[in-house]
Amino acid sequence: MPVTIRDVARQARVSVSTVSRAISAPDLVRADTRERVLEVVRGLGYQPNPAARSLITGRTGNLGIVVPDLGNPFFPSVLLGVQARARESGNSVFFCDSGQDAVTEEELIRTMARQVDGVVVCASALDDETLAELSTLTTMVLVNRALPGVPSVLMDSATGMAAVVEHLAALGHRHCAYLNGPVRAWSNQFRRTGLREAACRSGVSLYELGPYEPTFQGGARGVDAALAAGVTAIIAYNDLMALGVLTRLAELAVAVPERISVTGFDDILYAAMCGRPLTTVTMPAELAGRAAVELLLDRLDNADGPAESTIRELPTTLVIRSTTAPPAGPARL
Amino acid sequence: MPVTIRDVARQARVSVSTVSRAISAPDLVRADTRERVLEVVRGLGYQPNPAARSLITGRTGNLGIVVPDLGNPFFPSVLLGVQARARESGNSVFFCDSGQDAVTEEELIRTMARQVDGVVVCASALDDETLAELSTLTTMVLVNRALPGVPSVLMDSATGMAAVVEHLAALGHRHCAYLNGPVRAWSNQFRRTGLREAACRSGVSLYELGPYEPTFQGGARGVDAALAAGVTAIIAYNDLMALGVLTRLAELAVAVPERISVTGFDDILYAAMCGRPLTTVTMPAELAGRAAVELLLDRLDNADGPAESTIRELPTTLVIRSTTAPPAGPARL
DNA sequence: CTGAAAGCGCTAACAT
DNA sequence: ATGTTAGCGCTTTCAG
Repeated sequence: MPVTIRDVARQARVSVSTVSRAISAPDLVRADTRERVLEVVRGLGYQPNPAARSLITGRTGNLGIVVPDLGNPFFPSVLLGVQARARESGNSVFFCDSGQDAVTEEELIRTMARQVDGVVVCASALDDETLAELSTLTTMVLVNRALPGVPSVLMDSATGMAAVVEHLAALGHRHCAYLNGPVRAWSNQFRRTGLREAACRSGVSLYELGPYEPTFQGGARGVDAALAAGVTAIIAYNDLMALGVLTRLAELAVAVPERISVTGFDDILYAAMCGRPLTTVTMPAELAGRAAVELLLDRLDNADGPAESTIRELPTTLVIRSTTAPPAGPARL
Repeated sequence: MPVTIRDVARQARVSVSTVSRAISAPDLVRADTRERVLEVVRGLGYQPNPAARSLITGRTGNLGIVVPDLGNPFFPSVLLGVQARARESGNSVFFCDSGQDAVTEEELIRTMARQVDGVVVCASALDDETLAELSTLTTMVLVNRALPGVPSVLMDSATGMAAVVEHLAALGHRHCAYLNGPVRAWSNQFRRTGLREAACRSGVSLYELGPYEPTFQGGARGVDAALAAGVTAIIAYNDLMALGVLTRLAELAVAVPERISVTGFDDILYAAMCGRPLTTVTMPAELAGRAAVELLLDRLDNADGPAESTIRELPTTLVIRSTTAPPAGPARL
């Protein structure tokens, strides 16, 4: 039987409204009264019932985050950032993993919408229309996805990919394969754009393969096609795939980076920890999480504000490690 | 302005209680009335306000999970299991990362306690006393930690560690180092117990080093001490540390497994994905998450039940991969 | 500066 | 089988 505001009021010999004020609007209460009340609050270990509070204020004090795959270390990092910023602002956070499935994702967002003040949707698999509709249900912020009218945090992956291509071109590569991630994913489209333009500019011919699952398995699967295309470098959609590529290449006894170069994207922790540290692009995942919550809180505070489509773009940077080197000889023998 | 139960009642020409029943106790309402109500519910897109419902039922429909480090892939896996089982039972889940800090952990649990029906605490850094006190605040289930009166899900790490030692002993190793994780952690104590007993039985001398942070860095840090001790095998507290060991060893140009064997614990995804796949012990993380929720739901359903200390013990298995081999020669030269 | 009172949206007795 | 009503614990006018 938890202690209620009435218990506090009785023991402090004031009315419940005074207790309420002492807690949520301290300057509306005379200093000594306030002290007396807070004393009792501490003594009894009173904590307001969030449900009751939420019922009247309309705010839950909860935020939600939906990610496609917690198994990809990129997303736990985003979660970390979200939690950090949420806690600073006195919010709790719900999480959901959609398993990269659009139907599940929609369902999860609908369910969350009722219980949170706002939700951060990462790398959504939903089409613009559905997403737009869902965004009317609750305050929404997108990560790695853009949609008119919905604030979003973008990581500049086009530039990151361009850096990859330029790096490869500078090393002398002329024939590169790109292992596509989910084609419908905003991230993939954007990465591909950066890729194509840079390839064009630097005279690199690009072999687009896939789409593949953005996982270790997916990467492994793409290797044979890439090899068949006779490229000297494989550009993976993300690190997980790149790791799969590396493993498959090792099985086939293809030397990296001597015979073939490999690049990833995201810079997950394990990219650096693996036998052969991966050349990849750093994504500020945790920062993105924080930024997303920031945007959410902004929206929440001035709900009446214009529905301007705020976009926070975060920079990415190429990290050159051990999986890229000049090609062994002419691209095609 | 979300639609309320009254809107539904009005439009369906029934009282609010009928609507309430049609939703939460359908068999108390005549079929045709129920249909009419549910029709309107769908039409209006009505969803009950969870706060209002919770205020009266005393149940929030939320569960919480506290983990020490989301950056360790073991925990996202647990989260996945928790979410899956929670969703099946119509619950949502809050998460928190304590950053391996006891003070933060306590604070987080206290905060959560107000908003959830129960909480899963993983690998707690708290002492028994504090934990026992917190367990009175809300229904609690522990993962990888035992405490009288609190149900817990344990992974049989003692046996797992014993298997590691036996494997090493069978290969001919006689001098092994153990890189301790956090000494106060239940997991570490248990792993160490299994280790010692098995070492004793199989005539292996054990050099206990540390404690170290249970991270990549921590593992790297332990290598030099292990080398100085002249061992032929390094047993790390977990995979993250083992990965650190591998990397540091590579820097020092010490061949694995030729000159030294290395083992991890947890079998995180990356253990298998790394250049040299790690010999480790598989922990059923996702299963543990599910089991924890299961226990939580049990407790929630018969709250009056005896406070028996239910323990679900999950098996672990040794996975032999490429980082263990017979020692090169006599242990000490 | 403080108190009284009216609900927030819903469920659960209690009537009918 | 359905309706009426009294709150759950809190915030917030509105008076004083």
